Amino acid sequence: MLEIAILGLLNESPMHGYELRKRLSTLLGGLRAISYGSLYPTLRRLSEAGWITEEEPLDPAAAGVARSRRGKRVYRLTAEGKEHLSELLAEVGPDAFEDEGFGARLAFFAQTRADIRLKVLEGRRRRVEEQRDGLRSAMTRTGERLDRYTRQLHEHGLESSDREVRWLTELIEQERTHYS
Amino acid sequence: MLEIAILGLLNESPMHGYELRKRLSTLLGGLRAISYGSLYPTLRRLSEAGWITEEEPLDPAAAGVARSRRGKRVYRLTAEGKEHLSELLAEVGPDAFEDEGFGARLAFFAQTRADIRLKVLEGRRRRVEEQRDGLRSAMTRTGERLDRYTRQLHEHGLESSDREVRWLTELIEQERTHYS
DNA sequence: AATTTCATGTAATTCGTTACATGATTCC
DNA sequence: GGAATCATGTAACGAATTACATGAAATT
Repeated sequence: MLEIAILGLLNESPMHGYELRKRLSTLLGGLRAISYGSLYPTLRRLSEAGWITEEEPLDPAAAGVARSRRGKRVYRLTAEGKEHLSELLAEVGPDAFEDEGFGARLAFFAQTRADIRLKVLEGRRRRVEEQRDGLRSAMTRTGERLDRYTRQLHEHGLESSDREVRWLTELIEQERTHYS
Repeated sequence: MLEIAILGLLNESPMHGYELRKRLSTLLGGLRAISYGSLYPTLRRLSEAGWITEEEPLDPAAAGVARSRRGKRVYRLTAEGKEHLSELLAEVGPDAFEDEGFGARLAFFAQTRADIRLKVLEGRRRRVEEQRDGLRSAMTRTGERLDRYTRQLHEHGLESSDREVRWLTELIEQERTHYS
């Protein structure tokens, strides 16, 4: 997930890690920033895989003294990285329909093929429908025995999934009329 | 989180692991069951901590032959476990306001002190409000530059958090009028 | 008797966090 | 020149998953 998000952002423009992190936090929910302990090792890994390049911070020019390796490192997506990203975006496995995976996919929908977009939206809808139905049957099954709070929680969950299904249906229709 | 959920369920009635897992999946969302690779080690840990007891499956009675240790194991909450659970439910740290933590707290609200319930609800509301405001300012800040899909995602997120805030406000009011 | 479902468990791995530590730059 | 913020990194750990493996009970 981090991988797809990093590559997706770097596809829009080159950036250094710190900035990447800020963009990452506002990408979806807004809250919960990614930690450095996970960001930098991932950047290193992507770099070793050849999907991004990291620009070494320059030594202070003519000065002969060896300098610290620290400093801003600008990361860029390579051609292989671009290709890898489009493969990742096209992978419509089960995790593409989970909250996080779906959010990440949707955030880069503009860079995703139209047929894949449709598959992602439909898969997500199926998933949310299942959740809604599970909740609904849990409520009718257990019926009266549910305590006040659990019932409230279930009702709110039910309404939320209902709304999301309607939202997705709208998006799917728009996709179909505009890009089919 | 798993710990609080297991103890909470066992506080309602003794159960074996397999059943616990089924109850766990319907507890919140409905979907995404917990895996055995996480369930059984956790049960072992809780047992070693003295919070639950695991009933050894009986050897086939009089038969002298040593039997496999396999078979249904019924888990029960101990007195220490009950106490530990109420401490856990009373811990109103940051993770009590996240999606998962809040869901787990709410699921066992009936077993939670009224003043703690209020704190949890208010903390959750604050959290969701922050998220909503972050989303809102991200939308006005970036304004037109957002692509169609990101905007849709943000709008839906905004409406969802708005609804949740209203829901929480209602719950808080009910708490205040009924239990203050 | 065979198959499915119930039931328990372990080992390796994944994906992330927290806590720690350092250095560079900007602002007052 | 001191403080805050920007910027990068490592080590230890945590909480879960997947894949594997076994066995008991119920169903057909």
